[in-house]
Amino acid sequence: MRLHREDVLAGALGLLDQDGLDGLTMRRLATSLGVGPSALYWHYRDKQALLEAVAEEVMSGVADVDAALPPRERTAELARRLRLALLARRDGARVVSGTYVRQPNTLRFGEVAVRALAEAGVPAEETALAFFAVQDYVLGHVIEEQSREQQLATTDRSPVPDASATGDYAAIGAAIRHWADRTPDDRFEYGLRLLLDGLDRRTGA
Amino acid sequence: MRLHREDVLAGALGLLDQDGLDGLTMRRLATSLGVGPSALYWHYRDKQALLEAVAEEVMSGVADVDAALPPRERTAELARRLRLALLARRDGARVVSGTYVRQPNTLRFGEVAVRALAEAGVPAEETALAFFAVQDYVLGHVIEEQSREQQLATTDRSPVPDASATGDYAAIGAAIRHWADRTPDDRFEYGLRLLLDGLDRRTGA
DNA sequence: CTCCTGACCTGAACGGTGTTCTAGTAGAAC
DNA sequence: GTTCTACTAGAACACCGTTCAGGTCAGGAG
Repeated sequence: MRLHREDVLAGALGLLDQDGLDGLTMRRLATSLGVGPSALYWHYRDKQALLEAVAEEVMSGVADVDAALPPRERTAELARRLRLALLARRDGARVVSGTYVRQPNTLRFGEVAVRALAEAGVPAEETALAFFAVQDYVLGHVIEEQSREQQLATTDRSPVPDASATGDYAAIGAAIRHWADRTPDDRFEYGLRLLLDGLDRRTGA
Repeated sequence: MRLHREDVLAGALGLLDQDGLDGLTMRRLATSLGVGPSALYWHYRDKQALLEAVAEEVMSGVADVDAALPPRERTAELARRLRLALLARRDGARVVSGTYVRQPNTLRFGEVAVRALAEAGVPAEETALAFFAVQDYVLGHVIEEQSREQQLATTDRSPVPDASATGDYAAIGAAIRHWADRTPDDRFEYGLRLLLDGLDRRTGA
């Protein structure tokens, strides 16, 4: 029962979901595949290469957005699909943020997004700027979201500063309490809307 | 010549600048301080605790923005100061994104930013949402910016897809070429402006 | 001047990590 | 049935974070 490249990739994804990025080690992956660690290096040059493949896999299907949607809504949908894809796997955001991928899923996502922005009326010189602005926001947001998730799973303390954070920090304390009432989806949508509304101003909408 | 807590922190910052986050190991830090690795554990419970102190140090001074600035411009300035603080140290963004800090510099930054947003007319229930939207954008943006920096320093290939990326990826290829003409500051300002413009719409400006 | 107490450090060890190397084995193609 | 390629084993290297039992040394108390 020899391994193929895809088997290693599938095993890596499984181990990622189970134990997180820190638990995804070459040795444990090898063990879970019933093989020695060095066997993996025949299939992937090194761990970095494997992680890039994982990142590319995480991005699969993200670009498959309904082309019939009006361009502004299509852009929003792409951002949402990116977030969901990152959330779908443990530490998904950290994985793709760390790697620099030039592969079909990743490139196609950029292509589709840039086209949507152009159709929405963003000048050609600005489409990449707008694309990265949205992508950077999504990445940053999900990194923080997943970082909180893991913090909450590990330690007992709530990641939200306790109510006693008054005094010098009255404003942030009160603000966070409102923030804690929102769903994660709401929080994401808020920033996304800010970006899209800002974009409207540059497209004369 | 015994060590103090601050000496360890200073050494960690120096090593971070020199070798990056991956080069910042307890053993190398100990060596650079002329001490055994276990000595560090008297000053910090574990590496994570040390990294939180590093993160808090990176955030020092970020909140010191001119209070006389009108609130919208003050918000923008806070975002810029955050970016510059992260850029000031190698892998600065990854360091603070990984840690969850409840310490003066970090809390004060939140406090000052939330106050600026409230003064700008953002409803009280939304100030934290807006704050995190901006912060997540800055973090994501600088993570990517520094990740490209390091990619460029390590490998010879340019991180920008070469011009041959036409065909199926014509739009993203052309867009990236425009993007490559802008300075890093320009790129950051673009997304920041989108967010602030979007915010204007919610403050009736 | 002695003693003691706490701060601070050593040195060795444990169990883990990514990666490389040489030597091999199994499966398909001719 | 042999040969060639694809693939793996096993040991080794140089690191990593962390722990632990035991030392050293400064400074205050008596």
